[in-house]
Amino acid sequence: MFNNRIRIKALLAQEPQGQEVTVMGWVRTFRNNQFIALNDGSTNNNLQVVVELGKFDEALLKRFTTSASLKVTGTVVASQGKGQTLELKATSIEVLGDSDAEAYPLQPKKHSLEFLREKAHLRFRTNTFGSVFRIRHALAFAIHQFFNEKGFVYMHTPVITASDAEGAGEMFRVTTLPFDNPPRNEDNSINFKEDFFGRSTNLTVSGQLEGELGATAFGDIYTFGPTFRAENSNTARHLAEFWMIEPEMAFCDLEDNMNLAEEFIQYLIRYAMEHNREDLEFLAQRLAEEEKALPQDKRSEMGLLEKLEFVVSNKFERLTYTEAIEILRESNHNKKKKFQYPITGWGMDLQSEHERYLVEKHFKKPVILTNYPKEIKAFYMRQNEDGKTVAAMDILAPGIGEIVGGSQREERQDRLEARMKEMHIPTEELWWYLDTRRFGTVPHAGFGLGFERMVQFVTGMTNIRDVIAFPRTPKSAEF
RNA sequence: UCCCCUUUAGCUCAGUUGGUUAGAGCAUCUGACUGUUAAUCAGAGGGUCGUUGGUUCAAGUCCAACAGGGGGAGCCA
Repeated sequence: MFNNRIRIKALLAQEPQGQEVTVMGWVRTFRNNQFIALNDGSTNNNLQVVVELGKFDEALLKRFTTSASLKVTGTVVASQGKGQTLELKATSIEVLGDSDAEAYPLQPKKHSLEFLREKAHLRFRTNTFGSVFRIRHALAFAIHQFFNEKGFVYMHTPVITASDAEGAGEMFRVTTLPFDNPPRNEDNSINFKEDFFGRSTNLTVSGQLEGELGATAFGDIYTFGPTFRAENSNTARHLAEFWMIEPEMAFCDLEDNMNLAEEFIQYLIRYAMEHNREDLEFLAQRLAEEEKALPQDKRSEMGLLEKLEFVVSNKFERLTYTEAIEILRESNHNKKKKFQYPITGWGMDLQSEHERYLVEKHFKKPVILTNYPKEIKAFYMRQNEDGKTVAAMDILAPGIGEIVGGSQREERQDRLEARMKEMHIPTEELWWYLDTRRFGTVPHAGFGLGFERMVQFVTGMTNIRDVIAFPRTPKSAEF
């Protein structure tokens, strides 16, 4: 057996009593021809391996370059140095893989996030990305734990879909037809009957419609999978491929929906605070140092840990779209004409500057906005009795904006079909969706949470490309 | 897709009103030192100044187009 190693995180938690252990990892630095800082990805903390003078061949020492991989066996002793409590006095060191220091792109020094983005295949070996991706893992795990504890069924909705009627965004086409000479109909349009699925297909933009089918059988379901949008979005909070969590609950109204979303977000943050304390502390410090370079008015009022603590211990602010418009209209910010888009009145779509004002200036906490005008929302949202609004809710988070979008669904078949016709949604194509309303329809609701935006919020990373391993954005799909 | 900023050594940057051989710190390499903590000290190598075109006696520096990167907006999660 090759792997008899102990992980460095576990080793660092032990008492040094001269025990013999084997560790494997990558060299971060080699100081003074005597001290190897070894990292194995289990924690940002390195193990100090002591190479006693004269005990090892000079030629071997030359191979302890940055990111060379080592297998080290030795005895665990209390450290004489100041930076660590224990260290490993090496008795044998094997170089598993050499690393040419002149060619290896990551140097033992600070690198910009932009540079590391171009080295996305190696950036996990840095402290920042080590912390970010360990937290990403923890959050993914916590999502399943949360819903499992609540009795939800994890549902795998299809990645390839035939419906293009959801209206959530531009889609990526999936086809096996030859693009230089596709089969044509008589009117010269492309004949998708000859395509692989016998029809036009796309990558999914949302699992919601299928999720509703699950909810109206299991009661409560959630999806957690990749989602694709072919929008030409070039921002720090959009990806062409991202992961989304979409719970869908039968026997549930808008308020139940909001309660679940709020509890869910707080659960995830609390989970990371309990299980990833070290990584969060590292990222908090990184963020604090980064903000020192910013002018006073651009710095956050709270540190990362303070912010997370605040969000888990305070209720989210809930208000209706109508109330939000009133607050914005009466704000000094609006009266002094400081909004690029002035508040023209009820019915307008809120711009991100308006959302940011509500969240970051007015309430200074996450905000749940409800009951938007039906004109600016999707066809499946439940129409309110006022005839003007729908039972929608968006959760806005400081720093990243919309993190959750959800609604109570329109369960009344006549109302739903009428709305679909108004919005030119083809009812024939969605016959299977409408069947849920024909056969035992129930009040139900759900929401979508952008996983990467959640990871951004917890880690404090300002660019979404730094919280997914291999970001897919317009004109960019390296690796 | 639109607006703004940016591109000089492996990385982060400086480079004056256009003017001789384009600099620094870190990294790398060589040597010294040996309980170091981003070790330290000494020395060395390393550049098609994003690309193309233009203005000029002369362009890293001025102008244009294109490309890459960043910030903001729209679309949204």
